[in-house]
Amino acid sequence: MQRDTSQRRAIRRALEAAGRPLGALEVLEASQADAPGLGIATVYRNIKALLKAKEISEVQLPGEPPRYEAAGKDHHHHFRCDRCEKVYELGGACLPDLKNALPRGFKVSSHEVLVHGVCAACARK
Amino acid sequence: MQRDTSQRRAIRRALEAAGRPLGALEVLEASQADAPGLGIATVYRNIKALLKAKEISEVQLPGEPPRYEAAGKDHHHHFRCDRCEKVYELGGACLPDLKNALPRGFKVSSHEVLVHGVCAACARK
DNA sequence: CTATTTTTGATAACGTGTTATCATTATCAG
DNA sequence: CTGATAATGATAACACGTTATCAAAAATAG
Repeated sequence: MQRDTSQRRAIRRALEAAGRPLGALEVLEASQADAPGLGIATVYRNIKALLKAKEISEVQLPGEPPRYEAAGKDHHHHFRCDRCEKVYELGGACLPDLKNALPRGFKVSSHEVLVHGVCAACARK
Repeated sequence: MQRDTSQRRAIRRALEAAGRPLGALEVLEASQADAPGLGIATVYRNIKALLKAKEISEVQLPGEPPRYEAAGKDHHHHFRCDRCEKVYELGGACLPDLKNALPRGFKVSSHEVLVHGVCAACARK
């Protein structure tokens, strides 16, 4: 990642502007506004480069290909809309009494929460 | 699923005995004790049949192929050991104030929690 | 501006997990 | 017990997301 290309700028910008994790195809689509003709290979290449540079981070959800979001956010969880399948960011609200729920001898290093439901945009319809 | 084969019995038994979600290969391995010569195709076939019959249910974790567990358990979450990569069942301890964390207009239908860490067996070593 | 070298886009190839195929074996109704 | 047929095991084929290949285009140093 040594040259500053319009494609990479578009991809970076799309991920920052989204405010929610995007999958590779969502990145492609969102970036094509700024970078016409952008190809999927370039998206994957740049996602990998931006991950290595820690500008973005990977968000894995059960049973789905990875999504990516701007790096450096505070601890948060995600909401996945059952209708449009978009994933949103959830601030605050974390786990309370994890320790009590654990079998003896188990040690926690991290956790993740995924909330399913219908987002505001879809509920409106 | 009309005939009662030793293979299907072995698979059912392995999933019940495990007490934790097993992946397809774990099912294969665990079942081969009771059903020598068992093949992976039969495992996949029977997993599908048992799912349809609602005897087992699918457990999806981020970035991993599905696991399966006996159906009909109470609401619970899972713990994945970073070392041995086994997944355990966690009883109790559920989310508190989900509603407050949601953006306006979002509706929750369900949620899932995954705890990462080291299991008792691995911590001992 | 030019030469060098990275990056790109199209697409073939890949890896992993799962499903289809098909000849053989096992179950079970009669 | 026997015939009909469902189920099995080996393995080829598939699906999907991702990576590799390579000629052409674009970025940067000088």
